[in-house]
Amino acid sequence: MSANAKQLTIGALARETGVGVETVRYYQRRGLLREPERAYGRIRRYGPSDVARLHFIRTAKELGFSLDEVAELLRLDDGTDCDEARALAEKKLADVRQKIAVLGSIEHVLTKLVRECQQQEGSIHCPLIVSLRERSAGIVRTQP
Amino acid sequence: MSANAKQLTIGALARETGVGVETVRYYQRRGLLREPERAYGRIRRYGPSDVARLHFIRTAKELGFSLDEVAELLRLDDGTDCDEARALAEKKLADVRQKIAVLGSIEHVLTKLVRECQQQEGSIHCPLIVSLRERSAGIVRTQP
DNA sequence: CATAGACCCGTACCTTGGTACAGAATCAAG
DNA sequence: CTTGATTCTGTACCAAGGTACGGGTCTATG
Repeated sequence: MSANAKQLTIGALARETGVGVETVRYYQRRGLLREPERAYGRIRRYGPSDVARLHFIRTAKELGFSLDEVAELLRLDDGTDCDEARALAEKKLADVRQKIAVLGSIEHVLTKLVRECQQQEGSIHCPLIVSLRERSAGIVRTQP
Repeated sequence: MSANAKQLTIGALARETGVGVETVRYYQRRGLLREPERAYGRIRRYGPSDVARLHFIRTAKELGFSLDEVAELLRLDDGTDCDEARALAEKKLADVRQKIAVLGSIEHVLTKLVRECQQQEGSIHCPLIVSLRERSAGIVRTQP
């Protein structure tokens, strides 16, 4: 492995980062990845910085950022815009906490329903379905 | 309020259950709601059972069931298929717990990132962006 | 140098969960 | 009976995030 080592093809890049080839091209169309120079021919060659950028995209997506938000983060990446990036992350953190809260009450309700279902073997009315039929199952409602 | 009381129009049904008129019709196309008999003319009239069914759909959706899964649940609704319904709910419960776990580590990472960002005022590299650039930010990876 | 496999580009299509609109019919109120 | 609000049917469209395909080129390998 020399210093200016691997120049990956799109397929190798995709394998390395666990996304599809078409997805890589899609990200290029979306402006999330640069169009790499084509060193030795008409085929795109990718370097370690592209691998890193794709990992960045994957990770940010897992953090719940949309592709547009990822693009925003990437735009902040050139400068010292730590403040802006932090604001974005804080907004996202609030989102994540809200999601956790909602999922927590969902979990609670589902657990209760499953437990009731287990106890009531052979009954005529399934408590799960009866419960769902009621107005609200006790979930934190969020206005859309 | 008499026994065979309100026969709602689609608009009233939609208002009662907090969904759009178009959404009600969409659910009919999807087979989630029956096409009601049209008692007094060419206009659909809905009864309390339709209201209940729409509430069921809304609630199940909030529990994280997709419309296809809701349809499944509704198909189980005629019989004593409590076991099958419970299995569905258990599967969904596992999903929800997985999501909570992932979001929990996401929250952890984001919290850490925001904290670091705050401390490091005026630095050249934003720790948030640097962290995201790394292979994984410590998130529970799930295979797709 | 032949050839299989990877890559290129452009475009079309997919899923999920709806939303929008046009133009006609119907209903409720005055 | 007229008017305005709903409802009707059918079709088209939206966002997000890709996935698939056809037909042509390139490149690596024996």
